[in-house]
Amino acid sequence: MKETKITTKGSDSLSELVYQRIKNDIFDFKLMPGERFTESEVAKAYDVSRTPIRQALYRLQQEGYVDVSFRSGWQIRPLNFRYYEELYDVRIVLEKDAIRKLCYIDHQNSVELSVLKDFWMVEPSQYLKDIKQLSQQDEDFHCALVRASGNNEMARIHRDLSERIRIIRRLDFSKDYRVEATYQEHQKILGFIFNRKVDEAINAIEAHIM
Amino acid sequence: MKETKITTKGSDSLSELVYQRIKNDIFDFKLMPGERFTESEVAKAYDVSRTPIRQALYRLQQEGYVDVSFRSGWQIRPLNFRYYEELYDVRIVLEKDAIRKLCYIDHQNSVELSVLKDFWMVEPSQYLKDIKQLSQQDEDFHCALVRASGNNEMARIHRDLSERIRIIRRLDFSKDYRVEATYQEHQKILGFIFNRKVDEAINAIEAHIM
DNA sequence: TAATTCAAACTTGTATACAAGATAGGATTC
DNA sequence: GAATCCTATCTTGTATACAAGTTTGAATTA
Repeated sequence: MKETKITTKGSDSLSELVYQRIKNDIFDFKLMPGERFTESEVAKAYDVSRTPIRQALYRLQQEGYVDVSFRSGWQIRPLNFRYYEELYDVRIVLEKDAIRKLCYIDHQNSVELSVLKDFWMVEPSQYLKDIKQLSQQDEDFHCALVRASGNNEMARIHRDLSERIRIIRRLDFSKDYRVEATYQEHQKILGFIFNRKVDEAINAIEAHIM
Repeated sequence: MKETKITTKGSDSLSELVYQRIKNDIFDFKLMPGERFTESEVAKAYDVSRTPIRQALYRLQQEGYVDVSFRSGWQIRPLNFRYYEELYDVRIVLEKDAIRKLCYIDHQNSVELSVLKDFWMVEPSQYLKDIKQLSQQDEDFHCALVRASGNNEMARIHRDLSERIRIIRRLDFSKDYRVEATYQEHQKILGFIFNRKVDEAINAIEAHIM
């Protein structure tokens, strides 16, 4: 684990920066699932003391990304497909409920929804071609739907779920990611919401996620 | 904040004990919403150093029980009813989904379900009279339903939600808690599940929680 | 050769020292 | 009297020292 010095920009604390960095390294498979490491290693690599490292690691542990063994080191949590299936399942449940709500609320005053409409309901010539960017926007599409439904706590939980699942989505990133299909499905979902077709919208989101 | 010395029993770490203790003090209103305090105060009161205190506090912060201000102290998160309504809403969404699943799975091999049946489907003479105990069992009833539905992560999220909501349930604890009604409603819900009446079960749980 | 022992090196958990900024309260100024 | 300034104190953030238990690997023994 060889890294360069962290410089604390703005008001972020060292532990916050370390937290973000380790999490990104996990998503980018620079830290591989199952990999073992110690606080001292990370401290030396990031050139900070163990204190902020520990704060970041315990936060990551609580969020399910790493495990600690009593006096014998840390480990990037191994991939457990059952676990990710369960997270997916919860995510779908929340999204379906959000969409149900969206079919009943006022659409005029929703900034979230108009932003989504502006981004996704465009001509094919305007489609994002970069797969990585599109994947990020795809994740945000689903989060935005839940945010738009008005329940901030549900949105927070859903965002955490989406983030945890991200590593799996990057794993089978190889399988062809159909740009056109993504746009078309999102357009369909938004269309059903705007036209208040509850059942159709829910079916569409279910088909889209599966 | 005057407390007695913490003794570390078994394999629990000091920070774990501090965490449990502060959380209980919050539930019991020994630490009131909005109350301000410092790490040093808690450290002195619990007779441990700031290190495990900080570990516990940051965990509680992540779970939404306390807030920290940069270099200017901690605060028990003030009661925000909108926040608790949102948590309630998420909880109901999860429970309804769990019950839907329960109506389709095999009931014979579910230990969770038979435990619930044995506890709740009894004669009035066996009803728990102690309100505090009953309230605890009530919370566990709902958690057990979600556990029984088979999604461990959903069960974990639901349990966290139930715990966060607990403080509100204790607030309006004064309003008469109808022992018989609680038993009858739980019996009805279980009955619908065993007889696979999906819609009736969902209506019953919705009516029960509201 | 294989199993066992045992001590040195590691690792996390906790306590303490120090750094940097926030807060509060009295002195000062207008 | 009211506003401002300044300093002493307080508070969290970080680094380091120490405690207690785990791991490892070479020496020893059967």
